[in-house]
Amino acid sequence: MAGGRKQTGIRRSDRLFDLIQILRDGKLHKARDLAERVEVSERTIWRDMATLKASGVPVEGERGVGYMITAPITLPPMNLTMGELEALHLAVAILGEATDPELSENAQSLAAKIDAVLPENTGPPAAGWGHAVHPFAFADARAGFRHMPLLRQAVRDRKVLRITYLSLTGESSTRLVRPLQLDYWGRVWTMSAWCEKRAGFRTFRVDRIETVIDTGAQFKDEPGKTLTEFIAYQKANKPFQ
Amino acid sequence: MAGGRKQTGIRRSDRLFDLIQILRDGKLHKARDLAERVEVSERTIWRDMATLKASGVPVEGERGVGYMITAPITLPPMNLTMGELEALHLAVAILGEATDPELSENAQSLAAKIDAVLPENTGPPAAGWGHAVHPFAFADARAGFRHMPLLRQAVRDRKVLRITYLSLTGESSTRLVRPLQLDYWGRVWTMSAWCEKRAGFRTFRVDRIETVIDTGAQFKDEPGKTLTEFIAYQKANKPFQ
DNA sequence: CTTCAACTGACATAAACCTGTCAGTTGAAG
DNA sequence: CTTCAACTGACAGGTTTATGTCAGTTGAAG
Repeated sequence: MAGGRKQTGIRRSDRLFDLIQILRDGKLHKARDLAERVEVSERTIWRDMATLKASGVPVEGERGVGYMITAPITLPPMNLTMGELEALHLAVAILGEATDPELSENAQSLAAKIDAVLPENTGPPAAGWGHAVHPFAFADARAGFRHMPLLRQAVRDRKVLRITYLSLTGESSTRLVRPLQLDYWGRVWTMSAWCEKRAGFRTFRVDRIETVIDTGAQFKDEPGKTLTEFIAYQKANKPFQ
Repeated sequence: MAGGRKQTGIRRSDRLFDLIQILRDGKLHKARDLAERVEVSERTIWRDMATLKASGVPVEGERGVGYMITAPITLPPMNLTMGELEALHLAVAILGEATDPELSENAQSLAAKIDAVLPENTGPPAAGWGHAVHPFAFADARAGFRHMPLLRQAVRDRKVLRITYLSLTGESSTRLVRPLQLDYWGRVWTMSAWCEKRAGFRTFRVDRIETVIDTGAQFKDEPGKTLTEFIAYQKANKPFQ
C-alpha cells in the first residue's frame, strides 16, 4: 500500500488522550512501541508528539532514547492548588451553561457546593474530595487570545487604542477605538468599542485584531460615546426586555 | 454546477458565529436572506440552524415565517449574574492554564483581580465592568457529560454503581465499581474507581460509559480499595515527587 | 564511526467533512 | 386549496485532514 488512511478506527484527539494515559507511567516509550500500541505508524506518533508538545503537555523526546513525560500530570487531590480548584469551579460553570438547562442546574449546584466547602477547608483539602483538573484541550486556542491582556487593561483604564483589524471579508484597516466591553462567546472574544473612524459603535472579533497599539491617551466619557450609551444602543436594536 | 463546495471562504464555525450576530437583532430572518448574507445556499442555512439549536442557541424557525431568536443573548454588564461572573473567572483560568505559561500568568492575574474586585461591588456591578459571558461553543459536548451529575453524586456519597462500559477496542462490559475520583482533562472526564470485576483500580472515560445504575448500596473503606490507596497506587507507578 | 531513535519534508491517497442540487414533506396563514 | 418558507433525506462532488511511505538529517551514546 502506498499511503492513505488505514481505517476510521479511533479519532485523532482520542488517540492523543490515550497517548497521554500511556505516557503517564513516567517511563520511557519509543515511538515504535507507541505506534504499535495505538495502531498507527511511527510517523503519526511523531506528529502526535509534536501536537502534544504544542498543547503544553510536558513530554520530551530524546534521540536514541525515547519519549518520557517530564513533569507529573496527574496530581492527587491533595495537591490541588486553590487555582486548580477555581479552575474546576469555572469549568463546571461553563460546561453547565454551555449545554442544556438540566446539566446547567447541576453544574450550578456543584459550584455552590464548592463555594460552601471552600471556607471550611483552609488547609489542604481533605482526602476524598474526588476531583482534579487537567488542563489540556488539544486546541490551538492561543492565537485568538493573544491580545486579551492588553485589551482588558485598556477597557479597565480607558485607554485609546490604535488597532489594525482584518475584516471578515479579508480587508485590513487601521482605526482609533475606545474599548468599552469584552464579550466571551465560548469560542471567540469580541471587543465592543467606540470607533473614531466610523464615528459609531463597532464590535470586533479579538482573534481578527492584528495589532494593538496603546496610544497612551486616556479617554473621558463624552456624550454619545460611553459604555452606558452603547448598552442603550444595543438595547434599542432589540425587542427584548 | 452539480454540487461541491463553493470555495474555502469562511470556516463553518465562523459562519455560525456570524449568524448569531445577525440574529441578535431579534428580528425575523428568512433562510433565503441569511443565505444571501453569508453567501451559502439555503440548505446550508437550514443545516446551520439545526447546529445552532443543537448547541443551545435559542433560535426558533416557524414555517412560512422565518427565524428569530427567542431569548436575549447579549445582556448588558449590569445584568451579569454572580454565576456568569464565576463562569468568566473559570473560563479565564482554563484558557490560561490550557496554553502557554505567559497567557497562563495573565489569566491568573486577571482571576486575582476579579477576586479582589468582587467584595467591593456588593450591589450590581458598576457600569464599566466591561465583561460578559456567552456560553456557546458549537460543540456537541452534551453526550460526553451525560452521566456526570450521577457520578459526582456517587463519588460524594460512596455509592456502588453498576456501569456498562464501551472499551476503546469496542467491547461492551458490565461491572460493579466504587467510584473514587473524577478527573477533567479539558476535553473528557475520567472516573477512577475500584472495579470489582477486575479486583483492581481502573480508570474509565466518562463519555464511554453507556449506562449507570445506582445499586443503592453504599460502600465503606476497605483495605486496598480506598481513594487513599488509589492515590498511593498512582504515585507508585510514577517516579515523580 | 556505528547504532539508535527522534525528527523533518515531500508526496500520494483515502477518509471525513462541507456544501449544493434535487425532490420532496410539513404547518401555518390567507 | 394555495402560498410561503421551514424542514428532511439522498446524492454528488469538491475541500480538508489524517495518515502512510519514502528519503533523508540530527544528536547522543557506545
